[in-house]
Amino acid sequence: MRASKFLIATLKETPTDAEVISHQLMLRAGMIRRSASGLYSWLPLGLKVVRKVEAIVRDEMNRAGAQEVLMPSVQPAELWQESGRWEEYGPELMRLTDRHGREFCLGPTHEEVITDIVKKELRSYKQLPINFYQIQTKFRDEIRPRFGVMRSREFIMKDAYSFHINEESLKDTYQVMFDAYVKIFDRLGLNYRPVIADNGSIGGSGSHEFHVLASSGEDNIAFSDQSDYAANVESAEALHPTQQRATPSSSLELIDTPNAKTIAALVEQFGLPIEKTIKTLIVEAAEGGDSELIALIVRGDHELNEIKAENCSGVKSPLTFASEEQLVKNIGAGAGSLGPIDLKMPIIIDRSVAVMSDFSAGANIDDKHYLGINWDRDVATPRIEDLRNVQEGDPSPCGKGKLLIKRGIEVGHIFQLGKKYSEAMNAVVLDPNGKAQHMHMGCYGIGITRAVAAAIEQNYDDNGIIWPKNLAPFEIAIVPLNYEKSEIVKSTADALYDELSAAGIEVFLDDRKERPGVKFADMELMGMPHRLVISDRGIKADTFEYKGRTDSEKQDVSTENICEYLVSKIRN
RNA sequence: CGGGGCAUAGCGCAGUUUGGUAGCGCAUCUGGUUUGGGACCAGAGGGUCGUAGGUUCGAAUCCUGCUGCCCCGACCA
Repeated sequence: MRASKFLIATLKETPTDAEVISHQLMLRAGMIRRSASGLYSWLPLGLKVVRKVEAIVRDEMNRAGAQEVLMPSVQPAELWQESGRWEEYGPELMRLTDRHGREFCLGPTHEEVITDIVKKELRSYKQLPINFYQIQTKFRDEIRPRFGVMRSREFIMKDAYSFHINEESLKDTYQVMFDAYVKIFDRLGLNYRPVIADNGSIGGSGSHEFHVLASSGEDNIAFSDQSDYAANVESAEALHPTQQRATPSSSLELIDTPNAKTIAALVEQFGLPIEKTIKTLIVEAAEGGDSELIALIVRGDHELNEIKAENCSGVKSPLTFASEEQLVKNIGAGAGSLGPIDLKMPIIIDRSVAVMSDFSAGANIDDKHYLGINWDRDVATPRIEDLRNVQEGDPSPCGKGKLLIKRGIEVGHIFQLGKKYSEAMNAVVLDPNGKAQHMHMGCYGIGITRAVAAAIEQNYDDNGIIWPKNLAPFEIAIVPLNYEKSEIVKSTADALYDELSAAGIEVFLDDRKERPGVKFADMELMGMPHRLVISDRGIKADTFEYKGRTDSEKQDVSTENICEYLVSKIRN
């Protein structure tokens, strides 16, 4: 491709409304432009990268035995009513009406459509297992689109759906998809982790997310430093502490703490170790219990995990914190002076709280705390559950190593759906006994456009994008200097361009009438992995100047066998 | 949906407090000089100041409604 025939839409200044680095660089490099909130157009440079990702995904899906289909992005309401999601899905489902008054939606996902197809086309267990995928535009009417293409309303997704006669077959294909995803993200050149995702109804290993590690990610991922274990912090188990509860060594003491409403203040004013304090959080109890409220206790330096708390029996879902009025009415003290002693309501303590001794807590009297509290001596040990978020340094739930916590961007998700849709939509095949059986289903998604942004989030420098090898829109940029005036530079550059192109290299020839600095800056911003400068000066000395995008130094290389030299640089 | 902010040339912004008919940098176009890291000189084009109404002799500026966008939170996964 010649620069003179390609839209180079680079921006010198960073648009003010772009917050994350990938959004800024995609705008600056001329990959995308915003059309409306959460809606983006892909310019030629950006689309080239999208196509690279698609090609890798398509190749690995085909190798894994999936068949490509293409379903409509506009879907009839009837299918969604059949599955029950027309009501369930909420305002994120963009609904529309056609000229005849019939209702439709923009597809945020395609379980309904594929299930409808499969139930009409498949009759026998002999046709299973089968796996269909598509690469297609999705629409989700996000409340707050942000971070450019990372959380947009319209986006390109690869989604696959597999169908099975039984759970074993589903698990087999799930593993095949897991392996395919590993190959895909390896080929994309991303630093990623498969992460165990919460999957209440099916449990265990029924769902994995694939996260690209980047500080701008919206999810916290906990993973072991010594094994492959990785899980969303929300769903990572905090293990029982291994140490035993120490025997009490101090006596119970009631003290005045007029200015200590928070753990931090208490620790500061009384010189207490934060691991010897506890936080008492009062939430509403589930309906039908004996008590209006219920107390949840975690260690002072720990955070309550709201999902875990909500899943405890007796706790109202969704989790609702008690108001100040409720506290005063039921306890007689406000938040900031609460604790387990003389607390007249059910109490659940976190596992790590159960092994504490000689600790401090509010006295349930305003401006007073107890020091030296011990379970069983001063108050009976309450019910014990896993209530907290795991922290960095905690032992890994897998039993090996300690947990590290990093931010992740979810770029893939695989899921064992089971029979949810096949039962709702009555998708059956005949089994070997001639009996109709609902099919088991799996679904497997990859955010194509999000993967492009994620790749930039982890590969850039001050000068712009640094594309992973397999994603770069072009493999090499030839930058001739004084191309429009110097006959020898022009003919040399053109000849090399033809030769490399003939060798199957995707080469970008910057034949613009621009000053060298402009060309260098643009090629770096756009992330060209290799750069060859052709100049009069170099030709005189029989050299070209080569620089890899991440090389610190440029180097002069002989003009002799330059094509072979570059091909080997590019291919390695 | 709650809170905050913004809207002036393609992009980034000033001008709004104190009303007088719009400006700067970059970009674009023309001519010239330059030519190894985002050049220089001279000239030119480009704006219903988001939109609708109001106040006023006069509104980018003051008032009101509306729309769009951004940030924080909630929601969603």
